[in-house]
Amino acid sequence: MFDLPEIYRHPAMTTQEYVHARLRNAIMVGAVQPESTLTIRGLAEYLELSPTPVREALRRLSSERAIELLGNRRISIPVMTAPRLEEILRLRMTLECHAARRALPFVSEVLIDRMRAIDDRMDDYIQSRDLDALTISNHEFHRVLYTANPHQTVLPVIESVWLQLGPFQRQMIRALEQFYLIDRHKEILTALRERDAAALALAIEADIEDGIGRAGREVLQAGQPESETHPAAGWM
Amino acid sequence: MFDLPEIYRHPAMTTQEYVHARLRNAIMVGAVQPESTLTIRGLAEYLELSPTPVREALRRLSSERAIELLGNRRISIPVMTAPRLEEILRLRMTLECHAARRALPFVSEVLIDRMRAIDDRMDDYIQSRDLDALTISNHEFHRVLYTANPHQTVLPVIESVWLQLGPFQRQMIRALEQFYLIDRHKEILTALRERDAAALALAIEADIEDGIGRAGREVLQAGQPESETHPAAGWM
DNA sequence: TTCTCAAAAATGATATCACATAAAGCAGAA
DNA sequence: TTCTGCTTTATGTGATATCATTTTTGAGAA
Repeated sequence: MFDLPEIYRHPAMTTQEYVHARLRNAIMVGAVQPESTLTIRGLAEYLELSPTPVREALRRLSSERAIELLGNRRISIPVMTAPRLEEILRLRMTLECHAARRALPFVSEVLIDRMRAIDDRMDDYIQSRDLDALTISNHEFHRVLYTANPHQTVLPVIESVWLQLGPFQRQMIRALEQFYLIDRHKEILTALRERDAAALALAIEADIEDGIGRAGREVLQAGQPESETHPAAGWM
Repeated sequence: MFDLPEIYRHPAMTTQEYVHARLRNAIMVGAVQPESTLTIRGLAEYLELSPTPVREALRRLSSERAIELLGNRRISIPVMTAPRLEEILRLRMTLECHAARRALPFVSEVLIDRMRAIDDRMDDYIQSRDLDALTISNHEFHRVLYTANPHQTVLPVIESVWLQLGPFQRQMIRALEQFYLIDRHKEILTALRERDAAALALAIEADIEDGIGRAGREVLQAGQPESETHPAAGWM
């Protein structure tokens, strides 16, 4: 019924925090598919907890727009349509370019080294076909950059966008293996070393476009038969 | 102890939704100040409810970054510092310009008329000194524009930013009365009529800068004695 | 077989309770 | 007076119980 990847539970974590973190991680890596029927009590039983902390975690996730709590006792992952994907991608580009630009003055050589280390680790995960770890490392790569700015407030928003793209992650990562794209992360690192804001923005946009963008559109085209008859009417 | 403006409770609203909406509105218009000590049980007693729906509403608000649930049984409105205000303002500009640009192709004459009507109403509220209604109408003015795009996904993010600027609203509105600024909304409407994306972005940035930006910085300078000795070290 | 509808089961929302722990109050010492 | 440490109070968390609704199921009719 469910298959939520386990996570480490810090002793100081409340139950509600644990449920939230575990569900969030599961959605982020694409382990929860839109088809799966979620219920508060079902999740509580699966996790061997009472419904209370589960409901609170679900509410938080709906505020982060990772899930939707429909009024009629249905909990769902928002359905993705072509125009919605387009909007989310554009928003992600705007947000991450903004975050990168605001972080640039705080970027140090040490930080660039950390990012390169994460990027190297990603190559290992590609070799070992560890798709979830690859997703997490990819996020980590971006997060390290954006949090260089100590006053930064945009990261939670960006993570909310990542959550909304969660259901695409696994397909995206799989598509990445096929194409074996030019490594946009290397371009990001180069732009950082040269403190080139314009190049940085271009590299980030390309990274998003080549990753989620291309793969996401292919998934949508392949998986939605009705979009073949009315390709542009997904939102009606 | 509390003074949360009352709101209309739709019969279909759950208690948790009602609490969330009422608190959210109160924070948005600046009725909840950072000094106020909030507790789950205190709020529940004030609203004559059980703690459960109150806790859920507070959790959602913390996910929207309207409040912070500190581990040590303290709930607070995040303290504003000069660099944090700067970051939030820049983020708001980026987000609202993005939203406006994405909405522009969907803007119709009818929509512009609706926006102008809202702007006219704001002038009335300035006359009648109804500051909260002025804030709400100001948000409404922007919201109508951004939701012109039917696929729009950015509005919840923008509202989260508005929430974070909530504690400044009342001072800001008061400052607006003093300066009686050039009406940036008129510039926005002109840019919309001419379908001029660049002018629209400039008008929105100016609107934010002249409104929250100027007033917010003044409030911070006036109200924070320690920032006089170390003007740029607010975040350390 | 398929449809209809009533009974049964499941579910979400909320209140209440018990428990652990943090905050507040307060008495006595310095 | 001010600080220290203990007691009391208040608070957050999570489990459980109850109630109103929704969903599901299945028997009988078409």
